[in-house]
Amino acid sequence: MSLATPSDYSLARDLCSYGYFLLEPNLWDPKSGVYSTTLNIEGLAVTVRVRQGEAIGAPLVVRADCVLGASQRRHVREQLVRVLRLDEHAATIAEFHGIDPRFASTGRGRLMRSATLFEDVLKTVTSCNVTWPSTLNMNRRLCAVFGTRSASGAYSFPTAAKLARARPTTLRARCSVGYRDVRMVGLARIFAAAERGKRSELDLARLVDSGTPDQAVFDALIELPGIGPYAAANILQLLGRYSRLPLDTESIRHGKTVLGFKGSPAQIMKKVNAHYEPFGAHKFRSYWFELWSHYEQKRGPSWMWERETTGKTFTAALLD
DNA sequence: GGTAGACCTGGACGC
DNA sequence: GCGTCCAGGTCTACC
Repeated sequence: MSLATPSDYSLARDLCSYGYFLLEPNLWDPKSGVYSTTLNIEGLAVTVRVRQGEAIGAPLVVRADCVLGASQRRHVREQLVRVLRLDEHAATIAEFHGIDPRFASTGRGRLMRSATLFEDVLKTVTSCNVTWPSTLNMNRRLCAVFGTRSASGAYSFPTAAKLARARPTTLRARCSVGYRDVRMVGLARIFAAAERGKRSELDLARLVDSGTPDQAVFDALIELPGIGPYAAANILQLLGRYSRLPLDTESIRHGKTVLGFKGSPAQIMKKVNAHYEPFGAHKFRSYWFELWSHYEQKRGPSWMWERETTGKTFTAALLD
């Protein structure tokens, strides 16, 4: 199938814009410029290969590894639109560049995310209190153990319903998630209940409703098991809300080495937060693409990173 | 409201 | 090859 893109869209740039593009089930091949992933489509695992022609704004060509019906094709389309941020129009990105012109020349503005909100939440939990290689490992194991296998042998990310039935001890033993086991199964149960439309601690419709204030979404997220201030702010940006910063040790490193701030870690965090305040609703984009530019100075353009080589090397200490 | 300590895994390092 | 140390957010208990 063919997917229309915004007029300023670049698959290589806009996919390779956030670390999750290095996590399974995602795979970007720098040599061929093909993005592949395995989606869960109504219980069927479908591996898709996505490529774009040479021109910016050219449509995407999507090939699946099996024959799909009309409803399945619609779901593939919806999930790819979410992952690739095809719903963020050129005008929105131009608005960001009006506020922060530093990224107008590269066109940076879109942030890649996962096929579902549940996957974004779980990926965020796998990135808390671990170094990046462990995050890579947890996502690989989660897909291999609890994902669904496609015709071409790849695995999708587990659904909330599947993980909700898992034993925490199995997650710990087979996916190396450590003490996150109970929290992850707890999250899966909450999401599975919400997806079934049952009474749940989580109102999914309210989370994705653009009319809901950021503070209300943050308050709802922070009530979830395993979700603290950092994770909630990160999920907020994955929901397309850029007014808050997920502050972590990377923020402190960036504050010290790039922005030249001095003081205790807590003081530096406050300074970093205040530094990006002028960017308002686009605060996170300015922060993130500044950080991302720093990574690219150290490691080369992100669309040249490979999951199994460059992708494994990201730790704060190595980026100082 | 602020903070100390426990929670796990995997990599680095010393022996 | 083994033991020790360290990085990394969240959560609970306590002041």
